[in-house]
This record gives sequence, C-alpha cells and structure tokens, in this order.
Amino acid sequence: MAKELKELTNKEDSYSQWYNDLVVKAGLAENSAVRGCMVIKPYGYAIWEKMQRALDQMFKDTGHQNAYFPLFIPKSFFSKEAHHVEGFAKECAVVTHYRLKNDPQGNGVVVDPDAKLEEELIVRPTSETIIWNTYKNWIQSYRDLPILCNQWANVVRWEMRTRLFLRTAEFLWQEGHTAHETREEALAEAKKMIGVYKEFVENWMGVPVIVGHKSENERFAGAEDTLTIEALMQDGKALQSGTSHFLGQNFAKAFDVQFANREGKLDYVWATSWGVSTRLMGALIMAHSDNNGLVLPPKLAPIQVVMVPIYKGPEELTKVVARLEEIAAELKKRGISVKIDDRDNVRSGFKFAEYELKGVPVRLAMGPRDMTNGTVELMRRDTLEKETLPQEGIVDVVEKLMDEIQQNIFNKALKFRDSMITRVDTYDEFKRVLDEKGGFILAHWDGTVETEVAIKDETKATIRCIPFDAPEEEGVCIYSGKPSHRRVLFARSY
RNA sequence: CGGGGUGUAGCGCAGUCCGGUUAGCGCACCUGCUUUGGGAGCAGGGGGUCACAGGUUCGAAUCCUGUUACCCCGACCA
Repeated sequence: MAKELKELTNKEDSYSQWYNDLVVKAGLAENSAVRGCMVIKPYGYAIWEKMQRALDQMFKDTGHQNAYFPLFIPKSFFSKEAHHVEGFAKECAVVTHYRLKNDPQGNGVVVDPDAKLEEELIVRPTSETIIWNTYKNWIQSYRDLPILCNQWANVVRWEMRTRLFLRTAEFLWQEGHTAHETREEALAEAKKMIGVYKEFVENWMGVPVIVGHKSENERFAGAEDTLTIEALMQDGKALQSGTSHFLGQNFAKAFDVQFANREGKLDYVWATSWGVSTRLMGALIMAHSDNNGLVLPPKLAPIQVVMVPIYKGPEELTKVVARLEEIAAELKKRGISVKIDDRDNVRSGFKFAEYELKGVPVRLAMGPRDMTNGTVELMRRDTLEKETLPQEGIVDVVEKLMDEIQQNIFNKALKFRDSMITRVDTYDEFKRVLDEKGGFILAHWDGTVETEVAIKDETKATIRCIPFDAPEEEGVCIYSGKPSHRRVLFARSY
C-alpha cells in the first residue's frame, strides 16, 4: 500500500491525488455515494474525537458551555443580515417538501407535491441566524450577559468541488456564539478564542500557525473583523485552519436583540462567533505525512504504541505475546494506548508498513532473538529510526518519547514553515516566488480591495492575513506603488 | 455551469479502433501446505446482467442513438 503511495509521490504532478490516496489508504475517510459528502471511517473518527475532546476542554476552561440548535433555518431568518445572506446564498441546501409518496405511475417514490412547505427551510451552512433568533429571547438585561455557548454540529455548504476533509458538502465542526455587553468585551473574546485555536493546533496537532486579521475582502459574511490562523502545507499552499469573528452589533440589529444596560438604557448586544472543522484533519495530514504515510502526533494518535511479535510457530508466538502483554500493561498504567497485533494471517513486514501508513508514533517489535537477549526493537515514526534497547526500562523510554516526538513533529513543521516565508519587494519577485517556491510571502500592500482582487486574479494568491505581530514598516505596495505601513501575508491556498 | 476523461469482479486495469469459441489479468477474498527479524511462496477455489435504455447484425463489452454516474481542470469556498 505504501509502495503505491511512494510511486504516486514520485510522479510529483499531483499532490492532491497523493493526499486523497493517503486519506483513503490510511483508513481515515472515503467518498460516499452522496456527491460531495464524505464517510469518516473509524480510524479517522478516532482522531477527530481526540481533537474534539481536547478542544471541548479548552472551551470549558475558558468559561463556555455546550448547547445545541436546530439543523433547519427558516429562510426568513437567514435573510435578515444582508452581508450574511449574500455570502452564503450560493451554497445552500434547501428543504421544500416534507413528505414522499408512491408514484402513481409506478416509478417508486416521488416527492408529494401537496406537501410543499409554506416557508422553505435552509440546512444550516452556519448557525448565526438561528442562534441570534434564539438569543433574542434569552437576553433582557446586562445581567443576562455574557452568553458563552458552543455547539458541536454538522453544517452543509453545497460546494461545487469537494476534497476529503478539506472541503466537503457536509462537514463536522464546532461553532461558538457569544453575546456581550460591550464592544471591548466582544473584541477580547474573539481574540481569546483565536488564541485557543492557535494553542490547540500548535500544541496538539504540532502544526505551527500564523495569527492575524483577515482583509476586508476575505472577511466572514456579516463580521466586522475576522481573525484567522493560517497553516502551511508541505506543498507550499496555505490552509485557513480556524477563524474567530467579531460580529459587532450586526446580528443583534438584524434580530433586534437589545438589553437594558447598566444605565438603564436599551442597547444592542455585541457578538462573536468562532469555529474549527474537520478541515483540521486535512491540516494534520498534509502538514506531517511522508512517503510512508501518515505521521501522527502522539497526543492525537488513536494508537500510540503498536507491538508486533515476530515468531515461528504458535509456541513462540504465545511466549512473545505474553512478554509484550506485560510491557503493554505497564504502558497503559501510564496512560499510553497500546495495540498488540498478533494476527497470524499477515507477516510482520506487512504490519510494519501498515502501521507506518497509519502514522502510529512508536512501534515495538520483539522476536526470539530479543527474548534471548532481553531486548526489544523500537522504531519511531517521525524519524523512522530503529533502535534495539533493553526491555528493562523500555516503558520509561517510550513515555519520554511521546513528548519528544510531539515536540519534534512540531519543530520540523515549524522549520519548514519558516523556510517557506519569503519577503519580497517587487511584483515580479512576488510572482516568481509564488511559481518557483510557493509558501507564504510577506509583502507591502496598499490596503485596498481593488489591489487585493487584482493580485488574486492575476496570481491566484490571496492575503491570508495581516499578522498580529507584523511590525510597522514603511514601504510601497508591490502592485500599486502606493505607500504601505506594514507587510501582509500572501499565499496560494486551499 | 464551461473544458477534458472514464464507467468491464470488492479495488486497479486490459480487451473496444478492425463485432466471432466459455470475457481476461493483477491485488484482495476462501481452502490447504510450506513460510515468518521489512509488504511471503506454491497449489486449488469462489466471485461479472461488460453503467443503463434502445437500435444495427446470424452474432455486440466492441458499431450507432439517447440517458446516467463518477473523476480531473476552471469559476465558488472553512
């Protein structure tokens, strides 16, 4: 299986095909019978569950609670915020009927024309509207604020072209929706949550990100400011990995959500929303994988250690497995997940390749030779290095390795990412770097939508963000030559 | 929605141009034996309305007409 992957990469023509193949062969997901929709397989879902659990804890640690809102949104709600409708209208699934019946002509089941809904329902592409319609009833006074809710849900965006995890017609995500008394508090919330995302993506997924503001043109439909984390994939393309929006009073005004403030006057509520999706799975895969398959950070690996017995005949198998079980029990005591693969219908070499493909961080192999010598062979997935070590103390070694691998995966990705940030000062250089090297480009921009759009049309590169830490620096826009006060981050992206 | 491509076993494909025994190969699957420190070998076996519908013909996977599904490249997007 990995052999085929290797052959694919050697063609070097299609990273996306390689990616797709990897996702399928590693058993993460596959395309479903429904166009544009994805089946997440147990192994892929196990990783997603680990992400969910970690994120959920982080949300709770920052004072949020989970809730759940309806899948269907009445069309009238949806159209209340002008920019919001405009942004999503083109990709909505719409429910128009509520019943089927047997076809009188005998062609199976048909939609019953008598069961037409008076008002169509939109399958949520995001939940701001249904949530703000609900919050309206929850908020009367400043004493009801803030409201800090999150929901884990699926949403539907009817995309033309889809790719496993990166863009599917239906996807799983989490969306936080908060309501605040003041502008400052809402701004702080939006900033806090993009920080939570950064921490998660870097510390759990081992993927370094750049945090910043979206340009006006790339902003969320209905937001006053969109904060983003941008990651870089190994093919040099950027991936927007999470966003946090300051919504101002736009949705409060659209849904007439007013509260009595501390002065006893009516005021509109300030809002934020923020989300990350199963797209993060795509980021995880594309940031770390190599020609042997996935490379999973230990914190998210469903299996952290796999044990492969090497043996001739059933007696040896029993003996080796018995010893492996002792070590496995020790590892489990320390919270490390272990799998002993004692299948006898595939050979050990096959298993080695299979777990490499699946990205298992550490492999322990033990055979008769090791039984005699009191040793065990350890391989770490991130470097593919093999070492024969004494069984005595192996549990300590593995435990330490978990942290080391987690750190090493991040460092490797960081080093790559940093090597792929290029500063350019002319448009020619900009285009050359895009075509020959890819990655992030730091360049001056005059701050206008026209320039941004023109660059996008000519090069397919967009402004990924205006980084938080962009220092003030006088310069001239690479496109228009007009003055600019800081560099912004460009890239071609997914 | 535009441009290109493909539908033949669970998966990947050959055969189609130029119609002709019983439709073939690799992987996977099942059985048995031998193997087992990096993707095992041999032997045997199971599995197909050749995408669908209509037409031409003594005869269609193959030719003609229509339909449909999927993939790739664009426009759209987390």
